[in-house]
Amino acid sequence: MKINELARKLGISTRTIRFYEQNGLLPGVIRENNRYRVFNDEDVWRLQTIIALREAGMTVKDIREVLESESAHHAVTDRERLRYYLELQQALLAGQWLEMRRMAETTSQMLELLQKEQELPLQEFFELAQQARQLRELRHNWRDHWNFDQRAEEHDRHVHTDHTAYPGYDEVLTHTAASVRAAQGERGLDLGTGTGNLAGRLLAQGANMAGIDQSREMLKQCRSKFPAMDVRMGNLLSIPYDDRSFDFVVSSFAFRYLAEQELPLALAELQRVLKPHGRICITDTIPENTENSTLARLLQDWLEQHDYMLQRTSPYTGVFTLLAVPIRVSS
DNA sequence: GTTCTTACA
DNA sequence: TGTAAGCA
Repeated sequence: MKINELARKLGISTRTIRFYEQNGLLPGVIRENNRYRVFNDEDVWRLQTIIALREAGMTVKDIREVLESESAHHAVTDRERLRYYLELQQALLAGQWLEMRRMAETTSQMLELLQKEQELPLQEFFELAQQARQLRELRHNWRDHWNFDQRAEEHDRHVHTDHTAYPGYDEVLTHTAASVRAAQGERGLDLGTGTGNLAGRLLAQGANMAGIDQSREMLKQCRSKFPAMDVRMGNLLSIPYDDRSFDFVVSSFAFRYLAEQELPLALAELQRVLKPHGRICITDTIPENTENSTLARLLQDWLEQHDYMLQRTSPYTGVFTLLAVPIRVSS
């Protein structure tokens, strides 16, 4: 098949096909004597894959990486690799989606200012822009954390042996799940679910569980342990779920990794995916030393300021569980 | 007439 | 990625 016919069939331009070839997405295209390209079924298949991934918003560079490693491996790993890249893409888009939304909001705020101020509110514009920029930076910088965890296979052993990082692990999780009191069919989200140990307990209570984690290996382990769970790649600053999706959100041993400036953003994200009267249950360590204890306090303050009623318990030495239930405001 | 490469937008 | 030029 020559290039024109192929382009017509796939609904793309010949230029695009040549461009893909030039960028290494179509290796080994055969030439006729007159130097015309001839495409075989394999090429067609690859091109269809490329078009699909482009439609998902993947860059040509990313697609090349997906496809390159593909031919070298077997069918199972191909599937996994594809899945991994698509999940990465999903997480990326979740962040961009939030960014777009924030831009729309900023625009509205600027219009409002313009409406009600006498003079041009240039100073206010500038301040708005500064805030927006900081948010973007925070989200953006997170990307560097991705893929850091190659030790997921040992994770479940690790939580039982490292008593400093995970004091009283099983008891703590059981206590957390008990505090939540999931009702049959409720929809819950576990932030930083790891291998799903907390989510699994809530699953057992009859809840419909979803979870996010940054580590692909964790996701893999979690899926094999709890096939019923909906697990996605993501982080606390851009959660890849729709607004008001969950009756409750839980998290264990995850918030401690947040920097102080990140906490408000993470909580705003949490609140976004939570239903209006949803509850929150966060379990974590409180190191007595300065840094993270302020994090715990900030967490509590934020929740109180946002009309949650708090119940704080300590299921184990050095661990706290915060159950936050919204105070119903009659309107 | 079709495709190719190269250059520019 | 579109468009155009100059070739084979």
